[in-house]
Amino acid sequence: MRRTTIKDVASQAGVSIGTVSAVLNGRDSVNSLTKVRVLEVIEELNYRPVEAARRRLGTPREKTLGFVVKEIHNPYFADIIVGAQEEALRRGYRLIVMSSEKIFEHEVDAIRVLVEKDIDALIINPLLAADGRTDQFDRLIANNIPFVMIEGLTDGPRASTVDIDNERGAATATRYLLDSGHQKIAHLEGPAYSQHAVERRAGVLSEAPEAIIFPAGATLKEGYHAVLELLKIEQPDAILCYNDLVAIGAMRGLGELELRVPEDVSVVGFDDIEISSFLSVPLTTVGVPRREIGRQAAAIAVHEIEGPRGTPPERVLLEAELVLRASTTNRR
Amino acid sequence: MRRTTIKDVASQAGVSIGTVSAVLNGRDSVNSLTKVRVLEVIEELNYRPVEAARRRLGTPREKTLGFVVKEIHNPYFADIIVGAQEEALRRGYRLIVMSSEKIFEHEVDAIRVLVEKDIDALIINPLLAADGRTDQFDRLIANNIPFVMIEGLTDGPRASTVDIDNERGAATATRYLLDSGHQKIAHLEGPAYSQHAVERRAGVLSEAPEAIIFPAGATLKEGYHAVLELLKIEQPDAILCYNDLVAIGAMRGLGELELRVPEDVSVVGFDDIEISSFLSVPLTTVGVPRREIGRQAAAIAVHEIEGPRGTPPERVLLEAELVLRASTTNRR
DNA sequence: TTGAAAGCGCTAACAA
DNA sequence: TTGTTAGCGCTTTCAA
Repeated sequence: MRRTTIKDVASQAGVSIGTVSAVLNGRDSVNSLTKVRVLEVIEELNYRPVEAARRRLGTPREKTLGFVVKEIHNPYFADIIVGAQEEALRRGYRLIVMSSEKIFEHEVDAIRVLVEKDIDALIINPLLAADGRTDQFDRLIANNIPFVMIEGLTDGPRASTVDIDNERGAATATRYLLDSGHQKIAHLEGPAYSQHAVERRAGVLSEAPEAIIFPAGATLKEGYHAVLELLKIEQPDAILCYNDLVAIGAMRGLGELELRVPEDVSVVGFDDIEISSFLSVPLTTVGVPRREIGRQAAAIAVHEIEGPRGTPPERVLLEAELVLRASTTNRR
Repeated sequence: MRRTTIKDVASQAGVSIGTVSAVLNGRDSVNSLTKVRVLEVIEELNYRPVEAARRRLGTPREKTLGFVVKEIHNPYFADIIVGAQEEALRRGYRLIVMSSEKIFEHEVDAIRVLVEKDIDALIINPLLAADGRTDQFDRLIANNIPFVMIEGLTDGPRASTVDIDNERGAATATRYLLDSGHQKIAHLEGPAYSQHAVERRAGVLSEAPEAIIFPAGATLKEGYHAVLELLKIEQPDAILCYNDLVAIGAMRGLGELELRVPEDVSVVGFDDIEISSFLSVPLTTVGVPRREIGRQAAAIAVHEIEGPRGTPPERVLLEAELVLRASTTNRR
C-alpha cells in the first residue's frame, strides 16, 4: 500500500498540489473554505508529508552522529553515550542512539537504519560476532560514512578505535591482590560477546596464572549466581570481577553465604560506575574513564567528517586505574 | 558551502551522473578505468550520497519510532526504553533514542531532529518546562505525527499518556510506614523538572501531612548530600525517597553518620531498579513496572500510526506496588 | 487566490 | 559501456 502523498490529497480535495502545500505551510494566501476542505482531506486520508522531500533534497540538514550501543541500560555504556553526546553537541552535532541489546542482527539493522536516516558518522560499540562477521560495516564504507569503534574488533575493518587498556588494568588489580597477600584469586569472567572479557581475563592470567577462571557474565544476576556456584567448589580469598555489576551481585551472594567482604573475601570490580562508591562496602575497582571514551570517539568522528581526506585511522587507548576502596584488604 | 552532489563528481570525472550512479551501486557494467577515475573523484571530493534521494522519495522506508528521554543514563528510563524497544520490534518498528539530558532546549531540538529524520511516531518523556512551554509539540501536530507521552504534562497537548499512579504509590508507602509505628517521616523530594516529584510528594502528604519535605533531586549524590543536611536539623525515623538512587545515596549518608538502616532509620525508595534488591541491605521500595510502561507506550504509538483516524487519546495509568525488603522495620 | 512547472539528488529504464 | 531522461514528494517561483 503506497504511502499517501500530496497528490492524493490534492485530487481528493479537488485542488492543486501547490494549494495543499500552501496549506501545509500555513501560508495565508489560501481561501479559508479551501483550507478547511484540504485540512479535512488530510485528516481523512491520515496524510503525513515525507519529510525528506519537504526539505528540498540537498538542503542542509541537522548534522547528526549515530551511536550503536550493545545494551542501553548498562550504566557503563550509558556514561559513554553521555560523553559522546556532550562532545557532539559542542561541535554542532546531535547524537542519535540505537541499541542492539546484544543481538547481532539488531546491530546490523541499526547500522542500516542510521545510514538510511542520513547520519554523518557513526560510533559503534560492536558485538563480537560468533562467526566473526564484519560485513555490516561495508555499507558504511560504501557510503563513505566515517565510523569509530569503541572496544574495537581486533580483526575488524580498518577504522579508528577508542578503547581502554583492559589487560593492563586487570593485571594491575591482580598484582595488587597478590601484593596484599591474597593466596587464591578467582576471576568472574565476562560474556562471550565482549572483547573486553577476553582482555581482562588475559590481564588476570598474566599476573596470576593459577587464577580460577569462572564464567559469569556482565550483570548483577549473573554475578550473584556465579559466585554461589563458584563457592560450592572453591574458596578464593579474592574475587576479581568482570565489571562492577558482577561484583555487586557477587557481594550480595557472599553476604547470603555469610561471608564478609573484605574480611573473608576481597572483591574487586571493573569500570567504577557511579554507584560503586555509594555501597555500604564501597567497591575497590578499576576505574574506566567512560565519558572520556565517549568524548574522544565523538571528537574523532567529527574530525573524520570535517577533516582532510585520507587521514589514517586513529587508535586511542586510555588508561584504566585502580581505585582502592573498602572491599579489599591487606592479608599480610 | 553546498554539499557535494553526484553532479560535481560527474563533471569532475568527466562522465555522466548515470555512470557515477552505476559506480556507486556497484553495477558491473562500468569500464574499470572509468570506475577507478570516478572512485578517485569521490575520494577527492569526499562525496557522500544524500541517502534520502537514493531511496527514490516515497519508497517505503524502515518504520521507526523516536524516543526522547530526559536522562539516558538513569536506569529508570533505561528500562522504559528497553520495554519500548521490545514492543516496537515486535511490531516491526525500530526505536531511535535521543536524550535531552534535562535541558529543555535539547528536548525541543531532539523533536525537531527526529521529525526531520522522518520517524513514524514519537514517544516522549517530557521535561516540565519552567515556563510551561509546550509548543515543541506543535511541529508533531502540524506533521500529523502521533506522539505518546510518558509521565505526561497535565496541561500539555492532547496526547496519549502512559504513566503510573505516583500519588497512590507514595501514599501506600507512607501509610505502611505509619502503620508500622514510624513517628517522624521525612520525604526527600524529587527535582523541579519532574511531574513525578510533584505527585509523589502529594502522595506522602496525603497520608502524613506533618511529614518533613526536604529537597533532594534524583541522583545518588543528591540523596547523599540531602540526607546529611536533613539530619543536621531533624531526626526522622523513616525517610521516603523520591527514587531508589536517592535512597541508596541516603543510606550511604546514614552509614557515615553511624546510623543503622533500618534499626535507627527506615528507608524507602521508589522505582525498584534492579540493583535495589542486590544491596547489602535490600531496599524497600515502590515498584514501578518500567518495561511495561515502555511497552504500552510503544504499543499505543504503533496503534496511532496504523489504526483508524480520530481515535481519542488513551490514558494508561499503571499501578505502583510496595515491595517490602530489609530497609524498613516495624517499630511497634 | 489558485494552478502550472521547475528543480532538489538520485536511481532506473532506455537509447545511443 | 555510457549518456539521457523521467520521476520519486515536495516547495517555490511565476502566471493566470
